[in-house]
Amino acid sequence: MQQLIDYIEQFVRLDSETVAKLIKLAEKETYTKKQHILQQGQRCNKIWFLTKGMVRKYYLSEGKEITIWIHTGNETFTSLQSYAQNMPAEEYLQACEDTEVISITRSNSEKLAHYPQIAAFVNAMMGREFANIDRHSRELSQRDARGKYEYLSKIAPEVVKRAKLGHIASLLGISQETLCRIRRG
Amino acid sequence: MQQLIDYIEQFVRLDSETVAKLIKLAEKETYTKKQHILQQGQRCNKIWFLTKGMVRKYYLSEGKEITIWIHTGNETFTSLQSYAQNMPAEEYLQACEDTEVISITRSNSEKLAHYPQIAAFVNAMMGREFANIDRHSRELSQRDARGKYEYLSKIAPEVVKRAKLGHIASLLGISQETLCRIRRG
DNA sequence: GCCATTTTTTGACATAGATCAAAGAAATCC
DNA sequence: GGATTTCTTTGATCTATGTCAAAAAATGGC
Repeated sequence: MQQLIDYIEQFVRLDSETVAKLIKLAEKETYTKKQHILQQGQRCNKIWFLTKGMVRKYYLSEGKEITIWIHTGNETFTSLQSYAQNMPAEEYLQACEDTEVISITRSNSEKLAHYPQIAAFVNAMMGREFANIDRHSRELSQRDARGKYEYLSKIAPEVVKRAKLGHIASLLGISQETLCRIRRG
Repeated sequence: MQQLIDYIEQFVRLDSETVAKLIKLAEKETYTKKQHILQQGQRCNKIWFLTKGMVRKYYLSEGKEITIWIHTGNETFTSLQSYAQNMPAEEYLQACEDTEVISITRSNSEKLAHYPQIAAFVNAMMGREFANIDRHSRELSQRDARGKYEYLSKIAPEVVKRAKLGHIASLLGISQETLCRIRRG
């Protein structure tokens, strides 16, 4: 839980009352390797914060898994489309290792939003996430296979270190054979 | 101005007081073809709503213009990174035709945010935009050249009709020769 | 510890799409 | 309205990367 508080305090200072409320409304969850945190078709009504392990976001396209992103630590994640617009999720969230997260439901999140520090944090965090997705998709769409891999290595070294080759290749939009050859040198 | 009000009312109902305030704090701007609305390096402190014309968002990479998106009507746009985090913009915003927009400065936007309908609108709109960017970058990264073009034709037919071939090709991340050949059939 | 399954590596081959160059069209400018 | 610049089209290569197939390595189950 301290990890989440530290993360939030990167953005805003928290007073003890707000911290107490947060602890009350957040829940710890654990998942084993390969377990799904969210399945396609479910309505996603939580935001998670990853404290340990690794989580992969992917969807199915013509039967094949397309990896969208891999989270490795101290990050929030959710199916934004589903959470924000209360629609069935298009993607899966799956633990790639034994994983621990802190979850906050939408209704608890709404309660917390009355605390101005939390509201400010959510705005700042969302703004940053938005900008990140924007930049990453831009960078990954412009570079060749090696450039994509180098970019990912720079911004997400843990992913490159811990995730499976096939998942990384899919995330980069290249074949795993090509990624293997890039790594060979 | 009515166009902006109609747009907002897709998301929330507005009462007459809120409308009056909005009209007071929003400004009309016009740009001629090729004129820049925002230059790289500037701090972007406005959100715009496009009422007429066409606006291209692009950045420079090794001296070459990379088109990020092209707006054709009844859409909001800004340099989100710059606006939200008060940083120098990485991208340019340029009118591709004679263009009319409605602008709202950050400070006026903050005043308007006290009106709950406006705050709700901004949240809903941001959520939708976020989900759109997310989906588009996913779709465009997975398809081959023809598939990318067909996807763009479906979601943004006006762009495909009115924008220059080279700009469309750049937006899709393909060469203009390839796009030309795709169009030929 | 051994067998089954999954993942990674390697090689051979095919091809979509990039690049280069030059001609043809269209837009823009006094 | 002719000249100049910009944009689009076409053709001829060239290359990065995908696909297929099969071996090697790693992982997991019991």
